[in-house]
Amino acid sequence: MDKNSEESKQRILNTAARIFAEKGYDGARIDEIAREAEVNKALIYYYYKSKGAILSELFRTFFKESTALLLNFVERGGFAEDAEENKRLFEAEYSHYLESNKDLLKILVVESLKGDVGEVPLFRLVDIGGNEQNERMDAIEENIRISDKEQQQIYVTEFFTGVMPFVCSVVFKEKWCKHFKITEQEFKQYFSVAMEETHEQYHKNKKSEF
Amino acid sequence: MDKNSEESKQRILNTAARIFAEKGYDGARIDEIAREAEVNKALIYYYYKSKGAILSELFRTFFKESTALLLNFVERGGFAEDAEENKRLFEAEYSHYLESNKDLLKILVVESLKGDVGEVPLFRLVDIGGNEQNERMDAIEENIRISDKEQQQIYVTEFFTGVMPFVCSVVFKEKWCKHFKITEQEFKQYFSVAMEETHEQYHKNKKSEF
Amino acid sequence: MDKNSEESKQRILNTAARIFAEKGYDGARIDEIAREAEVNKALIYYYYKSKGAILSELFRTFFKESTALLLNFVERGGFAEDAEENKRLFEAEYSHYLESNKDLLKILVVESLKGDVGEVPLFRLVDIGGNEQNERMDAIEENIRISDKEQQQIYVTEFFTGVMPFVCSVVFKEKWCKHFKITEQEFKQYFSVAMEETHEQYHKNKKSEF
Amino acid sequence: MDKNSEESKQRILNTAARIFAEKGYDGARIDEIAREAEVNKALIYYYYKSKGAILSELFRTFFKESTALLLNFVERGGFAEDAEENKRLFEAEYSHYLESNKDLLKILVVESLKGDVGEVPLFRLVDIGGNEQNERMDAIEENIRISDKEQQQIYVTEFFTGVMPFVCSVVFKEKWCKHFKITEQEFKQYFSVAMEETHEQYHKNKKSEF
DNA sequence: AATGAATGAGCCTTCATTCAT
DNA sequence: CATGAATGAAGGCTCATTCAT
Repeated sequence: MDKNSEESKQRILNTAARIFAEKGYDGARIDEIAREAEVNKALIYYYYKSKGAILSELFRTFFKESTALLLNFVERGGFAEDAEENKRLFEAEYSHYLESNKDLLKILVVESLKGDVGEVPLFRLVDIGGNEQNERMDAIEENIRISDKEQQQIYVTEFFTGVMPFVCSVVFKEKWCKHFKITEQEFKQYFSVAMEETHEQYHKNKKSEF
Repeated sequence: MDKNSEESKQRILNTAARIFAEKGYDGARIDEIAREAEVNKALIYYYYKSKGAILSELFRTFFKESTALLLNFVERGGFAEDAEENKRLFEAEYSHYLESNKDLLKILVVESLKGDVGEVPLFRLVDIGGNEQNERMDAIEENIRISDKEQQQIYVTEFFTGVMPFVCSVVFKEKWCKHFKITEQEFKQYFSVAMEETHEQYHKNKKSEF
Repeated sequence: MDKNSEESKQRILNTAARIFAEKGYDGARIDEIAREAEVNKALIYYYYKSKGAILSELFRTFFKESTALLLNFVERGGFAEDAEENKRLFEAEYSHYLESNKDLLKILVVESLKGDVGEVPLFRLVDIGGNEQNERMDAIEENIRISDKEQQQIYVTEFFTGVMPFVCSVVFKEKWCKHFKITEQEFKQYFSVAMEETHEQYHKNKKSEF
Repeated sequence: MDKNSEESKQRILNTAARIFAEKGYDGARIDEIAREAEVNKALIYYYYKSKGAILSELFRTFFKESTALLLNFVERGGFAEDAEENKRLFEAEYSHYLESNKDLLKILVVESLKGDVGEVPLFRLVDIGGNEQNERMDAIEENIRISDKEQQQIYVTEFFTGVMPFVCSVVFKEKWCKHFKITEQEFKQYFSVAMEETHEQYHKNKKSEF
């Protein structure tokens, strides 16, 4: 596979992500992806078995990269009590990663809402890597020594008041700024304050319990 | 229009909402809606000009009812300082309304993420009724005597840490419970705590500022 | 059948004729006919068995009236050598009839061009009444004492250089005037001259042969 | 585009022309065109945007070819006084072209009668090429040094007693022969005589005026 | 005589996918 | 690798016609 072809393949993926995000998986057309990626339609089928396979590939890459980020964090001693700096770094890294993959995030949200998906991909954001058979993940599991009920509560709180607000901020940022006529910079500021006054507060309170 | 026909029309709408929610607007098939609503496919087009018109009708009804709830609240003196009881009532009412319309909510979220929608329907949940030319809305406007910046901040905070978490809880509840193997009752409890410790906290702090 | 219903029936026919003429039989929609005739669609089927039956009824009436005009002419001694005045009168009458039924003429032309019509209704304009089993028509036959070849030639000449130009003038008049920006009055004048210098000339020459 | 595909495209066009002529544009079915052209139905849409686009393409080609014939004639010195031979040649050529495109002619007539066509395609037969921005057409314009009224009269006479009789002869020939039980050869003869005694006579008289 | 509701058949068009080169 | 051509299977929508009252 020469360099040119590898580039075609990537262009297909990128374009597909963009169009899936814009129109939804069902609303997207292979024709349009081909046209915008400037490749022949049949070439898409040369690389990918089907429309669904493109989506799978996008998801696979996304979760592979997400997990890699997380594993990296863990390996650097992520969950240790005194790793504040490391945590902040990870959050910045991870936020940045998601922001630069907002197309994927949009697709993830939409597909997660559909009725027939056995598994809800979005939930992996809260127990990321949980499905991966990976010995390194054991390190994470080790750190969870709390009751099931407590864990469930944490998951709910993190997902619905931490992860989802952030996800929403990413996927709606553009539309919000246009609708309310503010800059993305301003939005970032407002959203930061919003999180500070709600979700972050929760973390602070929790820590002070100890 | 006799009672029977009115019922057909409603059955079409309900079925459409369910299937749009399950498969997404683009993934939904008119044939399936007809089959499940137990009406002839052509009858759907007798009542609604197109697939899109069904969606519009669903949206229109949803926002009409939402607005009605809000107006009702306002008329009962909603925003007065001492109307705590009234506020709680409204929140219960509104929550209940949204929960019993979770199909619509799902559709709303998905359609709001699409690229070409001029207006993002989901945003109406934060300034609901804002578009209505209604003298009764003046009562609401009266109560807004704060700077634009403050208002923007409130909107962002309310939407991303209040409205969206709740919306997500509604549209993901079923999947979440299935995935994490908990009952809806338990979920309700967890989510309630989550909001209490984050968004509600913010409201309390804000009030104590005065 | 009361007066009101009779009027509905007629309004259906008139509207159908207009719309068939505008859009062609296949392009016409029963819905549109009903709407424009201001009757319920089902009422059309109360009066007429099918869409085709409306067309048939229009044709039947048209040919009945055309034939009546001709018979009237014959009875007044139409084909006699010295009945110049009578002939002129008939021509005026007949022209006027066709002109006030230009919708029917249009339909006739279009339907005559279709592939599957066994009989070409337009041809009846040249041997009008020929299909009618009517003893009064014998009078006409009596007057034809010329060879088959001569008769064929006359038919061709009359149809293609007399009837069809006139028919075309009727069905295209409006469009022609609009396209070439002249009044209907002017058009009438031009067409009259055109016929005078071509087809009429042929009649004059023919007569002078004797 | 390989030879095979070019042939498919042409077969679609030819078949469409035939079926449009037989059943009318509205009566024609894409399924039937596909079946008779022996191509997959979707292939039709691969080449032509819509049913209407096929019609447009047919018209475009027809007028392009017609105009080419005329331009050719003009370039050979068509309108010169002494170009009798050239004129006869052109007439033969043009007649032959129309006769071998009688399907198109039928469609032209039928579509010209419809109500909503802004422009009447049939009228282009009388001022063919008039719409083309072509310097070669100036040669034609040069020859028109007569009053507007005279021009209008000529147009009417030519169209209604020259063009339309000929067009009708082409589109009705088959039906006429079948109906009156004569051969096409005989018909040609009769029609030739008919034109000779009417329209041609007018041309002769006109010339002798000078 | 009149009508709102309902329907089966079919039409134009689209789309994911494959073929042949 | 790459591509123009081709295709089967729908999908949205329409339409003449009928039903029930």
